[in-house]
Amino acid sequence: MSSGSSSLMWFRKGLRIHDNPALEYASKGSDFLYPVFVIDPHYMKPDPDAFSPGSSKAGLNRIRFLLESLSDLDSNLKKLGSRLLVLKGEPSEVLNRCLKEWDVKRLCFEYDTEPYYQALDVKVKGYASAAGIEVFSPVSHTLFNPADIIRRNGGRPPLTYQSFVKLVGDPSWASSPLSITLSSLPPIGSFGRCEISEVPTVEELGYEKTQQDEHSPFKGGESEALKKLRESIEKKEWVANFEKPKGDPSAFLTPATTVLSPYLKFGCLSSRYFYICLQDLYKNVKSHTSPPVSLAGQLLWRDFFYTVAFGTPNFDRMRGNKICKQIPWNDDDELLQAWREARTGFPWIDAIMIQLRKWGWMHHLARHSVACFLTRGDLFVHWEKGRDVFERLLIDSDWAINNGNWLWLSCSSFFYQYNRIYSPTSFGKKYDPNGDYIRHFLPVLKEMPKEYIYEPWTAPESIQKKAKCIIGRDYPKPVVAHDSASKECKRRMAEAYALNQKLTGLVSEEDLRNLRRKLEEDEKPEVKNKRQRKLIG
DNA sequence: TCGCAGTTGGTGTT
DNA sequence: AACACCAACTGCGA
Repeated sequence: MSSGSSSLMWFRKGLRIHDNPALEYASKGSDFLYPVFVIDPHYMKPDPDAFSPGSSKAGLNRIRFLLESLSDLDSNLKKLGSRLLVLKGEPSEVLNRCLKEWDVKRLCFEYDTEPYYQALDVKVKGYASAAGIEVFSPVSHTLFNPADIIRRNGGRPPLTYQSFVKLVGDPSWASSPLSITLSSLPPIGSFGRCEISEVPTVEELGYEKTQQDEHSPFKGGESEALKKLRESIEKKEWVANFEKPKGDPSAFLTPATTVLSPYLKFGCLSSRYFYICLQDLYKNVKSHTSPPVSLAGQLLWRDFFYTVAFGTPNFDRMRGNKICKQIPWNDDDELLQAWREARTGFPWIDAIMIQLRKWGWMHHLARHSVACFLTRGDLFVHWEKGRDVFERLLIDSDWAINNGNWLWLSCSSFFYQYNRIYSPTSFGKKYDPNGDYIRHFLPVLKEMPKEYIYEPWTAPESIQKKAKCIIGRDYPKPVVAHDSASKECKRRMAEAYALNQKLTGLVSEEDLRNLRRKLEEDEKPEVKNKRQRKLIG
């Protein structure tokens, strides 16, 4: 036990030194400071049954990104005369033990709106206050405090971006400078009986070196985040003229966006600091784009989804989710797996799914393409299934934003124009007529002439032979015929919307079953056959 | 009740 | 590149 007063800084997200009010408060007026990260085996230990290398919750790319972020945090803490203390176990148990053992007087951690942390934090705060420990848990992950916004909107979250923007105005902290640097931190006290370790490597967590052939080109950590931020901000014209929907989803050597999302997800980069940098830049240019399409607009989108997610019970499900249209999605594991394993037979779709697996990141519009294809566009598979795959494989997967976007793309909420379907062939062609993106991520199609690379099943046999890629043998035939599949999807969406309107959203399991049967009966036999033959040309 | 707006569709024309 | 047209949804505010 240490003499003198001790504070414990509990890192979860917010893996940074800059703009970290919890860390700043923890370091003030304390004789000892314990900076802690708890590795929860449920999140980190290898799961051999998962469909990709990684734990039961996270793909290896994100685990690696997290470990890199922790190492960087450790070295940044060391520059301030401290270090990161890594502990293992169920977080609330580990924390309770540390609080006792180190006689902690003050516990600090960034507030988190996700259901997982909401539940965990209730436990931890309960213990701390019973023991008379001061708890400081500021909101610093987002620009605004979602709870404030919801309160100011009469207890309900705003459900459109425009109404959100109108409501929030400028962030309250923007007029006073953020605390970007710390000069030093109090020393660490004695560990007592608590078992402390260094930041582990992926191998130390039990992962084989050979488990992944190509891994994400994006390296975790605050230092990398700030470097990337500076590189983006230096391109003044590019930032000022940024229009999200105009980006090129097929650009991979130089992505069309900042790729700061994974750093925002783990809090390696403060969204508030990013926002201030953008405002500074905007002040110094002749003209600049505006929300929703501007870069600052992207940060507002992030806050928008955080706010709606926080204020909507069962946000991550269809059932019991008041803002989610009830739609009789298919339960087709075969189609889901084809999508997940990049075997749909649509090169544009499959290349994106390979990039997801290898890089843990792809362009926003590429995500739109594959999400639309899986759900309302072609396969009519439940958005929750696609959400699970993204949640596991994306290095930037963020609970509120990922669920929000799946609700959006599946036309379950926020966006309702289900007639607008991304073509799994022409959408990509428009940006990359030569198919370089496909050639890179699907080398099996490397030699396919550009006339056929988006629809290789239409290539004559002689061309397939010459390209050393026989469709049906070296690369799959398409799992659906897009024309008939998308027509059928539209028909189902129309019926489902009509039912939701008729029952004013109160659609029961039974209503959905009945609709499923009706849709089955009404389906024109020729469409059905074509669809079920799973394929063609 | 009506008209309008909504970050990012597809296709065809100029 | 910019526009019209297609076919047409919802939520919101007047």
